[in-house]
Amino acid sequence: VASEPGRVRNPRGQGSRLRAELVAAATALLEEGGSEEAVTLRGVARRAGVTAPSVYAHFSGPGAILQAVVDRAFAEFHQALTASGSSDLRSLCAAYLDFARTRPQTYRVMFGRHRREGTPEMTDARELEDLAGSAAFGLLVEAVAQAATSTGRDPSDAQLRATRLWVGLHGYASLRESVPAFPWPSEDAMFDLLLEAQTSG
Amino acid sequence: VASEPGRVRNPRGQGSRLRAELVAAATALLEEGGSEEAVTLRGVARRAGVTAPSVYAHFSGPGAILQAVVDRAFAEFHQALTASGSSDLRSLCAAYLDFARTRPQTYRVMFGRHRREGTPEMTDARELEDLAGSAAFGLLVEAVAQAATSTGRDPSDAQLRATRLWVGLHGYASLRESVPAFPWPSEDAMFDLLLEAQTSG
DNA sequence: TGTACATCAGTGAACGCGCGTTCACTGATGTAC
DNA sequence: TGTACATCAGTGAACGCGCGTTCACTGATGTAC
Repeated sequence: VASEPGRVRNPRGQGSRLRAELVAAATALLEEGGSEEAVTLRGVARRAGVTAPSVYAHFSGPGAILQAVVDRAFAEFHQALTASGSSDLRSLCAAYLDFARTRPQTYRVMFGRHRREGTPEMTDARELEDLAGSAAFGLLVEAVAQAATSTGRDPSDAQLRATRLWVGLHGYASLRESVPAFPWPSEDAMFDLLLEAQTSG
Repeated sequence: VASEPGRVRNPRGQGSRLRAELVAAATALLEEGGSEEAVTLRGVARRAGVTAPSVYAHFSGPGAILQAVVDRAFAEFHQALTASGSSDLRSLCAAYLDFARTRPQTYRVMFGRHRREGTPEMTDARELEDLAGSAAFGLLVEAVAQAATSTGRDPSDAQLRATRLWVGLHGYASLRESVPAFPWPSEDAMFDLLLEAQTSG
């Protein structure tokens, strides 16, 4: 297992660059491997062009690598939703489904794993993750409330309506990925369905 | 690895009983292990009180075991939905969420895995599975259509409305399991939300 | 300006483990004569 | 009614593999004097 041709040792103070490379390698393995089982410590090291023990300088084990992948993904997710122009509910939904469609395995791991009670050392990372998830949901609530007020309706139940919208988006995104044979409506048609529910009642 | 105390060798013509025992063992491991990774060929054999090579008399490998678990689960799922009295939309939804709540890992595997293009030998099993999934969805469409006609609305878009209901139910079921820290509405409140969307527009 | 030293970013070999899979086999039970 | 034989439901030992983890190490680079 010689080091990859391309890789050169990081300079003196920049050892932590490897951390980012490992996260990138793990993310690639996750999407290509089709499952989180593809993200093994040895596999990630191999992909990054480094030997297995090097990983321990940055992560306590395979679980911590996947956690870092999820953390970064949540940050990017939030960024993608923000960049979509969060005032427009429809484009916010489009950004949501876009992320889920282009990075299906990452999305699956973000929202499809049960978050177990972490070890003490993981607590910060999980709180960050929860924060990121909450922040993304907050954007949804905000957009729903704004859509309500701009059409002269009561925005006080925005959280509940945003929850309904979220479960619809998530259900569509994940089932479309898992059951592709089903006659799914297009994203646009799905928006019509879900937002029709929002603007009525 | 001595054979489990309880287990006795099946009588002459009844060798295929082991198949059912293996599926039951795999189902138990899936729910207890918290993930499909817990369903290993050796683990299933161990749980069933049998040595590993015995499994090959009934399954071609670990994938085939999990497939059998899913097949049986879909049959039971359809049965549970039927038994709920499929005419009432609300109790149908309750049966759906009941299954997802009491057997979360099984539910996750049923609807959370991408169905890859199977090997030729798996085709029949997958078609059965798809059939079972479609049959369950058919119950939903039927109940939605019936609810529409009984309230004097147009039942022609029942399939689309049933799809919206399905993604909502699935999103709620799977996110509630994955993100338990979220302030989820109760199942009843969720029904109100989802069915309010159904009866309007 | 030169040199000893500490530090840093990794390497390489080794380990034990559980896994999937194979192979030859065993021992009870039914069947043919 | 007894006995040889075929069949069936498994067993037990062995294999190679990739994994996670450990340990002592190496070699380049900056720093102290």
